[in-house]
Amino acid sequence: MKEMNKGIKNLITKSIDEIIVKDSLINKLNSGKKLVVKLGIDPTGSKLHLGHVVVLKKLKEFQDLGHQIILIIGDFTARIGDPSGKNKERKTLSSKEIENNMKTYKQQIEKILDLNKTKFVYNSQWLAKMDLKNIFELASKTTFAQIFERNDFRQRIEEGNDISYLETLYPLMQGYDSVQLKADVELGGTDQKFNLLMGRQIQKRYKQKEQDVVIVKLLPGLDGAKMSKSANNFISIDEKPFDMYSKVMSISDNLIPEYYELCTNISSKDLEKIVSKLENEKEKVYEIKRQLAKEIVEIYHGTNEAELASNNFVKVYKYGQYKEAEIHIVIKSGNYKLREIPILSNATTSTVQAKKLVMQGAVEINNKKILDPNQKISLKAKDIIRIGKKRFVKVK
RNA sequence: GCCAAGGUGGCUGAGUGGACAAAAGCAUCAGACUGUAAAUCUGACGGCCGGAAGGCCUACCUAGGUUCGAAUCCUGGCCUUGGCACCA
Repeated sequence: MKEMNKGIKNLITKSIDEIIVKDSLINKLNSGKKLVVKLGIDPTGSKLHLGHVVVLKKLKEFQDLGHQIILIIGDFTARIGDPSGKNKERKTLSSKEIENNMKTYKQQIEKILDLNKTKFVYNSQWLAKMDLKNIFELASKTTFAQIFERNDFRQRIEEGNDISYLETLYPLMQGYDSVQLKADVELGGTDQKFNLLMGRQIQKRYKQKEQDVVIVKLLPGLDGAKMSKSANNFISIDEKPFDMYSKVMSISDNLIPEYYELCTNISSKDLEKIVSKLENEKEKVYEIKRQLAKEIVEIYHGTNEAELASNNFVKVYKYGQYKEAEIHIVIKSGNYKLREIPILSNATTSTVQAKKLVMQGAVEINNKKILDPNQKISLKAKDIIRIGKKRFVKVK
């Protein structure tokens, strides 16, 4: 085999779960042809978190090698919505909402991709024009059995949940997008594997060359479970430096290698070193984790901010000192009963809970724990209150 | 459409007339120990009053009813699941 370009090697190994078909992709990459690389995105306007970034960074690598990135916006499906799966509540979006969402989306991905070299395409462009005849044609390109082989469908059937007919059409539409773009490569997370492969099949049936599929690993959430908004176990990319740093520090130790691989620019060689260190020199774990946190913050906020976050982290958690940056909320100076403090600080909404928090020793004022919920205190400007481990309140 | 089963706190799930603000587990929050990790231990976990003992209010899909008393029994409604029937 030919000597492989370093960029290409990185592209096909780092953060990769699977590439289908690998050799085909390598050939394409070596052919010198400008490839059309596709990623589908939902225009629901959610904040991007580090999990999204994994695939975006992979796109960036393609971009740096001179290939054409196309982000395909699923506005058509978003406008139609889907009544099924009530627990999921997929609500329909107006085109105006979609426009706004895309604006915030672009602001976020600007941190990763070069927008001047990135194309945005709305799939309503062709999907909205399809008539029944086209839809039948598309639907004839796959079989019932294939669609229902899909894991999450099968699971939902087994669990007795309902699946709307429309949902079964989504993979087809996604595949058809690839046809329209004549995509050479499509990216996605492991959860997208089925849809990505469907794209290949549909392209083939439409007499096109099949796209290769690059499946990146899924970044686990802070607690090791699946990253999701509802579990609140993610790090969004516009997180403040200190918060970002702290969140990384709170991941389980065994997630360190994955976070290193998926969230930083580390080389595979260095990654190996870190893995072996983690295994053989347990006393270095803390150090390694702090390095990881710093590297991640650096990507989004620069070296200075990362350094600062790192220092503040020690100050706050080791020595109990506070900085402006860590203050979550400000309350007015004056006289209070201690039990009022947790409520004013948004730690809870219930007076009973607030009282209990105090009695359990969760409230510290200027580093002094006070346990009596009925004790009167007078707060002066610049007093610092800490509630639990993570909540800091300043008095103004 | 018919028949059957079922709907309980953030989730899973027990409870089938009073001892139920509702077992247990998970999740969450707080404390101890630590490295804001993991593991472990302790406590809290509907709201409100109270230092506490205790009390009050609102709650087991929904609207009524029976009863001294209902998450539990009855009736209507809504929803879910399974089976049957239907399927040009």
